[in-house]
Amino acid sequence: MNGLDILKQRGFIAQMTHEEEMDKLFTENKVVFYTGYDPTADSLHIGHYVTFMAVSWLQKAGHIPVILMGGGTGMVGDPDKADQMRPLMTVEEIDHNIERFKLQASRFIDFADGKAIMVNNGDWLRQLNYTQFIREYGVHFSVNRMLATDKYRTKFEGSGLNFFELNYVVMQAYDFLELNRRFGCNVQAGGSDQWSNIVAGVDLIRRVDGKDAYGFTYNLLLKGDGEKMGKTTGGVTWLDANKTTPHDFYQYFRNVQDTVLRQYLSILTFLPMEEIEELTAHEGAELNRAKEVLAYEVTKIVHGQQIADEVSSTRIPSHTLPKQTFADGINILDLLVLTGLVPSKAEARRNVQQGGITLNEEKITNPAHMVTNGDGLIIQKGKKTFLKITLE
RNA sequence: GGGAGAUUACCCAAGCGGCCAAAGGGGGCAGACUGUAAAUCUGUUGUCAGCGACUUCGGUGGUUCGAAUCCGCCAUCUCCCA
Repeated sequence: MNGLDILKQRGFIAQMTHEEEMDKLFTENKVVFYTGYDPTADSLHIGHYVTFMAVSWLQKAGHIPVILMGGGTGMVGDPDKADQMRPLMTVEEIDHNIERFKLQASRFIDFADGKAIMVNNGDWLRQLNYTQFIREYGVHFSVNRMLATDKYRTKFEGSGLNFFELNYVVMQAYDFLELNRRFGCNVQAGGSDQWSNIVAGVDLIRRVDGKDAYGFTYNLLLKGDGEKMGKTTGGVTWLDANKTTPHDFYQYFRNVQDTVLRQYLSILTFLPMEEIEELTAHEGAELNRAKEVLAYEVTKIVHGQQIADEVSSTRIPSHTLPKQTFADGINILDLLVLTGLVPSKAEARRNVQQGGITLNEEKITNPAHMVTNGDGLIIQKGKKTFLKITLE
């Protein structure tokens, strides 16, 4: 099996530009391929993680990944939101986010001995000469075709599309050309929303340099209802421990819906497919075992084995408070806010009144309740959120 | 360049001088049921010292006993004409 076959088997791949040629390419060659990351936040999230897993599989198969940081494309922003323009980030923000990304990426991908390459497209995009660029490359882009793509059409027909945004695809296509020239990179991979950008790059390389280039896209992780997962609905699951604690991270995967379990296991873990089949062969409550495995494996990859062991062995994370907090007793509402279990006292009051708060397994419904002994106290909010207080 | 319209809480979206902390939906949180699942039903969803107070309806300055609702200016966006 070549690297590409592994990705196919595990369900990573959504679309491919030239399936037969790519099969041949990955079987016979050491392929240089790339995936780009726009620095839109200061941490990577689960969506990025999927691409890193794919990169990792291909790297293990002997191919060379190029990790492209979007220091240049981030200046423009992919117009993926149909209704509004993405707020522009300052150069400082972009560069700061890139630094954070780099750190996280190096946890998944082996950059030793030239086994992977990291570049920043700001290095070439930010200093392009406008008129020269337009003369050489602008002629190869058909606006008609751009407007035929989903993302541009909805903006064009709806909320409006300006020239600035229209340039995003041009920049990304040029990136591919640049990487092809620099490193002989001839395959681009990206999220399925990147399809049109990838195809544009493949075309550009063929037109300008007359070389073959290919591309494929990754399937997006689904929530149980088939909805796209990630930033849009609910909270984002971040890879940075400061933004999503390892405990929450573990619990997130421990609680996934049955329907996505198989997809998650094959895409988010390195477990052999036979093992995954075995784990998901069960029904009903039996599946909980598979969810534990999923949560443990993913946490191990992202946060390391030691942390995975810690967070998987208890549902109760601890929270340290100074001794004097309880010296004169503390109101239950204040305590809930203090521990960060709820964002405001009003929210705390609601939780108490609705019977959602338990202290050492005793339900508290009086908002005026005073807590005098905090050491070892176990607070439960709702069914799943626990916290153990330790004093210092 | 000229004309018309929009801007509401996490998101979408009603409201068009007092009964508006602001309908409805989504999302979130909690309760019941469950398998730490899904679906369903119920409650809740600005903040603070709980029947009261305070801060919200793009920004700012007015009119009024009283404004999210009227007027002026500014910003951003959309549409139509050139």
